[in-house]
Amino acid sequence: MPIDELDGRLIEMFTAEPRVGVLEASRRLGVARGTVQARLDRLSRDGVIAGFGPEIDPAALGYGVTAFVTLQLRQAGGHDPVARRLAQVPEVIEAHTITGPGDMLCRIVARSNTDLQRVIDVLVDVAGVERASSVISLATQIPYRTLPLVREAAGRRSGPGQNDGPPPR
Amino acid sequence: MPIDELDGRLIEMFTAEPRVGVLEASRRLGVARGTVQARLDRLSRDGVIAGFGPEIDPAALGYGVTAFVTLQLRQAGGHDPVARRLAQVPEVIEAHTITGPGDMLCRIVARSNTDLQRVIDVLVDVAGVERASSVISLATQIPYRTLPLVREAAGRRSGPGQNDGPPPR
DNA sequence: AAATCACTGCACAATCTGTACAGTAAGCCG
DNA sequence: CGGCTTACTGTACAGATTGTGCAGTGATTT
Repeated sequence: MPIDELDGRLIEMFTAEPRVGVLEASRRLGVARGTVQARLDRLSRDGVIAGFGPEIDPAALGYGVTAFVTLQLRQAGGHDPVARRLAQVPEVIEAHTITGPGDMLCRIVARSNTDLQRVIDVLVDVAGVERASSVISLATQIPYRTLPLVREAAGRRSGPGQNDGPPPR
Repeated sequence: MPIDELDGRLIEMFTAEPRVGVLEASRRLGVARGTVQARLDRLSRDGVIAGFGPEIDPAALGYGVTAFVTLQLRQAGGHDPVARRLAQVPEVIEAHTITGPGDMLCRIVARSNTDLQRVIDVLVDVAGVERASSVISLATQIPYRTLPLVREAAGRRSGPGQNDGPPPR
């Protein structure tokens, strides 16, 4: 089991209030500062916490339109050359190779629906791309999140208050 | 224009090395500390920087399988009730309503392909869900990123060194 | 010309971080 | 069972950082 309940609470706290420092976190969690530091170090070392970078909102940058594009590639050549070219396009936010009839799934953003057309055209123009079919995100019902997963992995169920008693002796 | 070149460099720096503080950042950028603080405040206030929370890697938590599931919903009832139920499922990392033949696109994770089956079954069991078709992510060719977008929005082209001269007088 | 805005440079108190060390409780192993 | 290792606590101290305020300056706006 990669993380325990204290790790979970730690991650929750830093997610909710990134500004709290190690010291404040230790106070709130009721553990020694060194413990919090050690935990944080371990979580970072193990890759559970990938980083603390700023989360950028593309919409606030003017890229309010999100779409998912499924690409079909020419068989010859493989995925990698295509991926490298896609990586050159700033509007390509993410790309996966996938199972099924499509070969790659990309998440892209654009300034407007008109601009989206331009971006898609760029993708289609990439050498190796045979066909592209895209769906536009109308609304984000569940924004990207990992907290429920963390709670799950930490051994607690999603809903708070379900398992808050002291651990059995 | 939401952000300028200094904002861009600031974001780049904090993305690359989140541990550098305001003071260190001001030194590296060659501006006053107050400037960095003011910029950061503004970027946060404008929503460009949504937060500084820890980035959690689901794979490190044991959820190594990622899939994208397109849901078709029963017409009656709308999306929201479904979204609320999906939100109860920890493995649902993200969900959008979309254009096209499908109604919702979800990103989900699972511990294994077998576990993925379980998660998908949970989704299909959600009231209002008619059908689900899923594709598995085989490899992440481009991990989620926003830096190229930031550079673009900051008025610089993606490739470094292309437009680094002083701005025209 | 007056006002506004963004940035610089400086200062100070309060706080936090990095780091180290000793003591203790708990689990593991031969 | 004794010995060892690991994790956590509590404490300490120097050095660095943050929050905050203020005055001065150049550029832009009204």
